Amino acid sequence: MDHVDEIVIQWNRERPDLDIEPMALIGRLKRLSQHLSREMDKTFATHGLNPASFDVLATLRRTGPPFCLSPGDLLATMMVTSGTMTNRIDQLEKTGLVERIHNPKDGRSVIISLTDKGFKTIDAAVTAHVKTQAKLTSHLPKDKKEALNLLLKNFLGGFE
Amino acid sequence: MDHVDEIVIQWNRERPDLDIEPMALIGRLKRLSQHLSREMDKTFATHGLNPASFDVLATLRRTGPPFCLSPGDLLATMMVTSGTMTNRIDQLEKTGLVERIHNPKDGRSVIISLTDKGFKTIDAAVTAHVKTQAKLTSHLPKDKKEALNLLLKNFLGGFE
DNA sequence: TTATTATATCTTGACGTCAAGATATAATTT
DNA sequence: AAATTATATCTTGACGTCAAGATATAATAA
Repeated sequence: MDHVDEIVIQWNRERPDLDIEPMALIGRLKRLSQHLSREMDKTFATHGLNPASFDVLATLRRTGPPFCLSPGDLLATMMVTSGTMTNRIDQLEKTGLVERIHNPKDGRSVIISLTDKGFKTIDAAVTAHVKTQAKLTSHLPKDKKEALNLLLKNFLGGFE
Repeated sequence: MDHVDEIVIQWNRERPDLDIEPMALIGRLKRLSQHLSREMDKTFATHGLNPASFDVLATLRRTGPPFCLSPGDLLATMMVTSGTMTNRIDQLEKTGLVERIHNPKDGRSVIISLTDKGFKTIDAAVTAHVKTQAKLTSHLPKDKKEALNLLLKNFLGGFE
């Protein structure tokens, strides 16, 4: 009997005409996502980052050498708008974690490159982040984690 | 081979020391939540609402007659701060969907009450919302929906 | 009674995001 | 070559949220 069960009971009483099964599923998904994000954000903060900056740095880092991507490339992997991306890069450039390198072959485009400082920061942050995520999923036994992961992948497939 | 699989491959190459299984699970959860929210937001918008205002109205509506709750009560069911709640109520009051009723017995507290207009609005919106949610989960066969819901409930239990 | 602590709500200022459109350059068409 | 269309990034203004603290009232303690 969790928070969502309570909501289901209320809707069934007030609007018995509605099938709120999907609402329970989606509600739990969203609420869980919020809980997880809040915990993970704390880890980012201890490394001077927020979820936005972590995302950008991590994307550059996992790409491998030479740790460069265009704003457009970064956009493609994150679910944000171009304006948001510009803002994220501005902040990271201000703190010296990335730099913009102008492409001499194409005046429109730039390359975002991880600095040494950015590399060290994200490597430390991601190590801590993985630890946090392990702790957040430690309640679930291994087989349930696998089952959940598979179902989510299946579900997500319908959108991407 | 979805977006998250790609990320897993990259991290395994760049940081083989890390166990990124939890990252895959949490990443899919978050991404799925985002996709679902964006679709649902469209439904809210066609009724002149955003997710924030829908949440407040729906909470008041499903409580049943007389469709009243204090800001504190509303806070307890949503994962937001008191400042956010004040702002939400301000907007809803401005558009005439709820009204603040001052408690004569306790000068600190107020009661947020659904107006007739608010009632009609949320009843129409929630009907459409349920329809949208049904569509969003229609790809998944019934047994998978149930399995997923159970696993999420189990997972969520660790947080609430 | 007076002082203290608790409760309920609101205020302020900063931040990240978005939608829409601006700017500049490149590629294509005529 | 000139005009058009496409591409890549940035700018602007509005919005919802949060953290921290302010305000006002109520309950409790001294």
